[in-house]
This record gives sequence, C-alpha cells and structure tokens, in this order.
Amino acid sequence: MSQVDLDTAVGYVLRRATVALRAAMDAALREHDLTVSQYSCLEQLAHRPGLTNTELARGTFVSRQAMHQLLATLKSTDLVQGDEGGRHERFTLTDDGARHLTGASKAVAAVQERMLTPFDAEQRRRLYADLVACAEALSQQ
Amino acid sequence: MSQVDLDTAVGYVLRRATVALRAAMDAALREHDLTVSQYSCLEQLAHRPGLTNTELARGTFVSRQAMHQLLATLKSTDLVQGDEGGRHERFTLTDDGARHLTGASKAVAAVQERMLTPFDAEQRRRLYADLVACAEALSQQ
DNA sequence: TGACTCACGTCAACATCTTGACATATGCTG
DNA sequence: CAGCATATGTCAAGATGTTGACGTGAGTCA
Repeated sequence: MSQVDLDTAVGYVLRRATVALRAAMDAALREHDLTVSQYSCLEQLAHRPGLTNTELARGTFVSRQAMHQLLATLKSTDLVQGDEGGRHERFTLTDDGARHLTGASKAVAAVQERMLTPFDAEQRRRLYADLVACAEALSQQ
Repeated sequence: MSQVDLDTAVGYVLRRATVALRAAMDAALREHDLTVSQYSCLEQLAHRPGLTNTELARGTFVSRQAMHQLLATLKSTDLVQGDEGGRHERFTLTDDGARHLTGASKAVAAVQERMLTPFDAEQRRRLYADLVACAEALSQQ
C-alpha cells in the first residue's frame, strides 16, 4: 500500500513542481510582456527558425489550434514573421522578437537555476534523464 | 552553454512529462466519467475527509474559485456532500463518490505504474525527493 | 489518371482556469 | 472595545486551451 501511495505521490509532486515552475516563470516573464507559451514559442524559433505552425505546436505540447492563435498574437505584435513561400507558412523571429527573447531567456534561466539550486551537475543530468524516461514510458502504446 | 541548455531543458522535459501524464490520466479517467481535477479532489477527500473549499484548492494546486465550481459540479452529481455546520462548509465523499473513486484510483494507479516502469523502488524514492526539492527551491522567496 | 489517405491550416463552440472584486467572519492589537 | 489585517466564500469577466469539423494540398497505389 505504501507502494501505491508512492506511485500516486510521484504524479502529485510532478504536478506540484510543474505548477511552481509555471508560476515562477509567469512572474519572471511578466516584466518582459510575454506569457510562458509565447516564450516557449519564441525559444523554439530561436533554436530552429523556419518551423511551421504544427511543428511549433508539437514542440510546445499544445494543439495546433492553440499555436495558431498564439502565432496570430505574436505576428500582430511583430515578434515573429511568417514566410508565405511554400504550402505551409514558415515562421522566424523578427529583430524585435529576438531582442525580447534575449532578455526573457535570462529571466527564465534565472528561475530554472533557482529551481535546480539543490542539485549538482550530475544530479541535474539524472533528473533530466528520469523525466525523459517518464514521458517515454507513458508514450509507449 | 551546455549548462544553460540543460537548465532550460529540465523545465522542458518537466513540462513534457506533465503533459504526457495528464493526457494518460485523462484517457484513463474518461471511462469513469471523471476529469483529472475532479479525481484529484475526490482523492483528497478520501484521505482527509472534512476539508474546506480553500484547503482542497491548495491541495490540488488550483485557485479557490476553480475549486468552488468544481465542487458545485461534484455536488450536483452527488459524488460529494457538504456539511453546512460551522462557518466554513466541510466536504466529504458520498457513498457513490467513494464507489466511483475506487475504480478511478485503480485506473490512475495503472497509469502511474506505467510511467514508473523504468524505475526500481529506490529510483522512485529519489525521483520523488528530487521533485519535492524542485518545488521547494522555487517556493523560496 | 483517379481514388484514397493523410497532414495541415483554420473557424467555431465549449470547457477550464485565472484574476479581480466584494462581502463577511475571524483574530490580533492598541 | 474599536480598528485593522487576514482568510474565506462567492460572483463576474476574461484569457487560454481543447475538441470537433471542414476544406485543401500532397503523397500513394491500383
């Protein structure tokens, strides 16, 4: 029974950690006039310019519909631009978007450094690997 | 630089694991006509009967307003009942609620067991402790 | 070539959660 | 006791995300 309790408790603390991280990122990004989702989108585009709507949605773990309206907002504020070349529109950061992202990235890095303060480099690698293993175990079948 | 990338990546895989768990739980709970939030609420009440609205909200990491309307739904379907004794209404499971929860708990336990398949007991304890440490590090200040 | 399948973009409807606001009750403090 | 800060329940509004549905291009195969 304590086994069952621990199992459910892992899901519980997973949610707890996620909510805490989300709240901390939200607060840090507010000064940069970005939401967490918007930041995630910009960060993706910085690493891999030219992604399409659906690719960005996958990378951010939201539906393509949600990414669609997110991109509409980011385009209207000129943080990203769409290249209407081929069949599917490909997106890249504008200069202004890249500038915004630079500051926001620092703020986010500070938050996550705070979260990882208790761990040394080896423990961080292990935690990373463990979380990946959790996600992949759930994706099986 | 790989240090910074790893830092941000931990947040990334944390979100990835959370989304995967949420989706798996949602699918498992659909057969029991419960949402994840409703299940969380019922599980709390099973372990600690007599909690108030705000206490339940804290335990589930949502706002009291969200818990308020969640409880309204659960009351309308007779899964929980409110004890309008003192100043603050205290909630308990109905027989029907307890019955529903029993089945749902098994489904959720199966999902989480699937998530934790890659780990032995010692690794599970470590993962639990690590996630708690993350949440608490973020709560500092 | 024509039919089928599939992925993508997009519109609309709906659900859920959050923030803001306000009234009320509780407890502390001078 | 009066006053103030705090915590709670509750209503209303807004933001964000999901599911469902539809049209359209691209690739596959007989």
